[in-house]
Amino acid sequence: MPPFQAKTIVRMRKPVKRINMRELAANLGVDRATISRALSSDKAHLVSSSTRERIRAAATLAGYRPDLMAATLRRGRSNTVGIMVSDMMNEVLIRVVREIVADLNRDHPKGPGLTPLIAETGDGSDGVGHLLRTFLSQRVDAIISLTSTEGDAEALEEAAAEVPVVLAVRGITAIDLPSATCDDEAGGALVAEHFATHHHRVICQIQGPQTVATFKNRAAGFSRLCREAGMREIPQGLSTAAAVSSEGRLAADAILASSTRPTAVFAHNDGLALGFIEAMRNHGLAYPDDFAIVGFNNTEISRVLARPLTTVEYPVAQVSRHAAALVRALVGNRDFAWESQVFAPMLIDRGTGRKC
Amino acid sequence: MPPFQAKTIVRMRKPVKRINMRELAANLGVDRATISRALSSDKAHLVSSSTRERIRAAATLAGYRPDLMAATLRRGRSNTVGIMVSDMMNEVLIRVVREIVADLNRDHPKGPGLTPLIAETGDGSDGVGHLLRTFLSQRVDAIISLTSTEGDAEALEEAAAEVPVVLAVRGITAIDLPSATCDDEAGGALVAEHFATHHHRVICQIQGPQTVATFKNRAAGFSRLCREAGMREIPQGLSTAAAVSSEGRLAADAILASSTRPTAVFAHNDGLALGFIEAMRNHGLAYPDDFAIVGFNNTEISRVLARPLTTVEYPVAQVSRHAAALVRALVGNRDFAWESQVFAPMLIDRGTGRKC
DNA sequence: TTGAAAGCGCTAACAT
DNA sequence: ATGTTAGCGCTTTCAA
Repeated sequence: MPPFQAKTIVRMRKPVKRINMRELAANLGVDRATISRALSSDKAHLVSSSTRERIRAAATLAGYRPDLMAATLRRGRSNTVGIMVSDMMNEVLIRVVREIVADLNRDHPKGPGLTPLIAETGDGSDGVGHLLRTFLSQRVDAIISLTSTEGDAEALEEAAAEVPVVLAVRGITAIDLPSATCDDEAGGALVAEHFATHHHRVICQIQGPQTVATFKNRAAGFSRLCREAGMREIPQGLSTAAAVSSEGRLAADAILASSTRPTAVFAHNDGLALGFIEAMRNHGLAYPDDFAIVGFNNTEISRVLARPLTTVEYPVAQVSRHAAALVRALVGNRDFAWESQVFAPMLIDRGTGRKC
Repeated sequence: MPPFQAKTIVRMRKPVKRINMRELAANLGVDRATISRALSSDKAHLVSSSTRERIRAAATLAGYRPDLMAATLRRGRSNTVGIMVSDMMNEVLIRVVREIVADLNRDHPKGPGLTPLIAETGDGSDGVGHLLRTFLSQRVDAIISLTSTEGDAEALEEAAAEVPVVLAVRGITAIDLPSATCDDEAGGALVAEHFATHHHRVICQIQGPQTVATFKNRAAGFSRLCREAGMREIPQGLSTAAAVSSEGRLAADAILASSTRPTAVFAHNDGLALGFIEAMRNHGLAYPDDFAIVGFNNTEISRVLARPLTTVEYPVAQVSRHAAALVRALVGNRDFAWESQVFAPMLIDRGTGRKC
């Protein structure tokens, strides 16, 4: 009996050299224009179905890949969209980016898919300006900016003179740009209302930096409903430098040291809430029995805690969908009569805001 | 006294229409070639310093931004690098991406800055292949792939025939590509050694999916050192479906139910560790007194816990630097004699692996 | 030191 | 239904 024969894997090697349209056309004895039409989605019908199939098959076989740079240069359109995100570690931002990317990639009835170019704003002095310039040099057809600040207004306005610029997650007041954002004021109110429903009378909030509109709005909404519901809000002395857990811990220490203790605490995001919880534990206290606590964003941490946290779900899907829709519409027609939209967040009740 | 006069902000508006090199040249009465040279970094010395400055000033004033598509088409080089990441929610991956981006952006002695294009592999069937094709169509000069799996080998090989492809964080065995990875075997051993040093005799590990090389290696290294140090490793019955906290909880339940209990537990990442900790709490147990526990990755969660976790720091900086260096070298010279490197992780002792 | 001319790979207008 | 032609904006010879 012969030994087993080694199975030789013959791999179909694509030609190592890149082939261009001219060569492909020569191989097939047709004109470059015919190739271009046959491979396009909108002009394919101009080519007889037999040659179209022949061309497509040959293109695949030859590993032909159109040069998008050349196509962009000729068309004056790249079918790309620049997505500018301030912090790739932020769960909400990444979720929004993901959904926008998925939406843009899809071929939509009105227009082909758009290729997203994702980039993070550097910490550098002119991070936003630099990134915008890079995007424009790359000839993006539109730009989506996540969590822009008022300081970016000028740079954004400049960019908006050239291509549509859409704001997501956070809008800015200095210029009127199409945007898809969250109603943070309503979010804050939602939490206060939840506390009121569960008969809390003395409550407080751990605020994120009040220089950020998001947190300012959450604070305002919360305080407004406090007043309306006749609850007493203990002012939280310190303004946190950043919305992270260590700051939540500091805030907790202040709250625990104060003479009048609230029965419920609203943390402007889950990170702050976590810090508060950690500090409570250090004091031998547990939630929601000693303090009711509600966070914001429904991040992973809020879900994986031993006692999952009542929190507020950011309207990721709606914000993403509207941002993508705005971009599509504006890329298709720069004079599109756009409308900014503000979406409502939703309270996710996991029970930690209930007990007194 | 007259009323305060409203301060009129006259904003210098950049020309609304994009200006191109031909127009700029006409305005200045010089040839396009001179503009091109004056604005380049490597050929600027060919232009007299007076005209060079005149051109640069005029370009800035006019808001001239070169069309990179046209430049790429002509040069045959885009100075862009495609970065492919499997999961943008993964903290380690994002940190690596960030550092690579920062490195590539910098103008290096050997060559100009490279613009990174970041994209996430879709969940779709052919996510990797599709993304690679998009990158190649965008004429990237190189591709960096984070956490590729063996299943991607063919697609990567195909891409590598056209441009340099560098693997980061996770290598693959099927093809020999330049890579920058972490020595996970050593990482696992590091933890076991730590346990041995602190006189644990019976230990166990909560493994990530063993289909993933990373976790397989961590497991192997841990087990090897266990044997060498004469410790007894309790086999953990279940193989986790994913390296997330819920799986860590399941594993904990199994461990707590078993007759022989280990005194120390190694979780293959911080998420699994968190799940274990949560489950322990549910049983009224605390770490490190009831169980010593060590995680992996030094993610935010390991740091913000009330009792910060002993964990293993991933060599993010080294992996990133080497990946970027490989790309630079290979973009400069495709025949560069590259060397893959494996970097050692480091144990961060926060005390939770000590107590018996 | 600067200018003239060619051409990267593609697509769109026009012609057949 | 297909071919012909021109040109997108830039860089790079080559020539002056």
